[in-house]
Amino acid sequence: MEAATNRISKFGIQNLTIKTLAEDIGLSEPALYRHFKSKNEILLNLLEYFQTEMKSRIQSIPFEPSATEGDKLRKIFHSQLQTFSDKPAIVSVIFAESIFHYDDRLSKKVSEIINMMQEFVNANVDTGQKNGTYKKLIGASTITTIIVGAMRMAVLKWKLSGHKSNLVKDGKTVLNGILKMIENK
Amino acid sequence: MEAATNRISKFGIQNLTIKTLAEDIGLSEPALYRHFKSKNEILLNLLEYFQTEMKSRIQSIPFEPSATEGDKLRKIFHSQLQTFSDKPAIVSVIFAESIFHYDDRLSKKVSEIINMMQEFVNANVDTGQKNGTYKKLIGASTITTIIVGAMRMAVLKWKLSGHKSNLVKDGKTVLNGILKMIENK
DNA sequence: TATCTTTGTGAGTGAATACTAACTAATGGT
DNA sequence: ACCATTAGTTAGTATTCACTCACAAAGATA
Repeated sequence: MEAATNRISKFGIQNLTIKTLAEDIGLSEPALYRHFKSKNEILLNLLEYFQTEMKSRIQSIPFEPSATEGDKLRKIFHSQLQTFSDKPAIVSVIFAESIFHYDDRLSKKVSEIINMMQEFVNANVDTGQKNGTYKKLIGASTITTIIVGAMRMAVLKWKLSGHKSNLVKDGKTVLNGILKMIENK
Repeated sequence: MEAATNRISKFGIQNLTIKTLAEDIGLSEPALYRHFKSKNEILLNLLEYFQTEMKSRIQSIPFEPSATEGDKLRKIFHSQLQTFSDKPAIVSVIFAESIFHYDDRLSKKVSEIINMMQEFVNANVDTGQKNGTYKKLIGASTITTIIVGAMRMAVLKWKLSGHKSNLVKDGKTVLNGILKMIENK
């Protein structure tokens, strides 16, 4: 999983082949097939590896007792963007719906990961609206779409800049913009 | 261009090969090479074809004299989402940065198209903020990122639903949500 | 009619790439 | 020490795909 991550981070997902992966690990191609029954199986494992990492990382973020829902959201996305910045492979794989379109299990897994992220945000927005820190002008699910969409857009811009722009900083600006509009103060 | 569009709409971009395309047109493979020097050349032409269509369609949308900036934005996105809904191929190609990553000219063209859309939105937000129909709480470029990102998210959800959900309706809900937050009334 | 240009074809090449067959070396339990 | 299981190797196969070669028909022009 780590070799695959590094290969993708450096040369893109198109360059992850059984051959390059085996070389990176220092094994022959058939050796990989002792452990995975197909390349898709490897990709599926990789997605699960990222999903598990993301879930446990986000769930173990410590919040101060005084933290508002907005503060929590800021912390969650800060951690998320910092991780993307460090390991661009995650983005290459998670944002690759168009590549995985041909395989049912892979595209379902990608949807699952996107949904997971959405649920974190949706729960946050819901709580915030209920305890009065967020405005109730718009439904929680719409706000969730806006937040997740805007953050993905920030990531896309970073990708298109060739990872040159500052993802953490730009993402923060966007999130703060949204929070400025929905937070009661 | 039309054959390619239909092929992609029906079977996805992975299924657009010189062979399938030649078959659809009713020509042999070498015949295609009389007109395009490579497959990437075809894809580049396709992107340009979509770009031209988008630009002229958006620029010729009629606005009532009484239309606010919000009304204009609603009309622009309505037209855009309706077009995507009718020809899913456009989305497959324009949202395929991850696939075109390997080719400089293709990925530049995709960036160009995304930038074009952003400029339409940015100009709208800018005007709206200057003439007081939009709030000035957040910078125009941040609002633009939020709007374009949220709309792309709506499109992504539609794609992941297998084009089953109602893109025009769901996109409208999201846009109205954002406008509710930024419009002065 | 003669000839040049454009547009087409059948048959094939070369490279990439996922995957396999047949065999071998290492490991660990009894 | 024996042997079953696990993990590895070399040398392939099969397929897909973009692209090319040598040649032919059709169209335009003189």
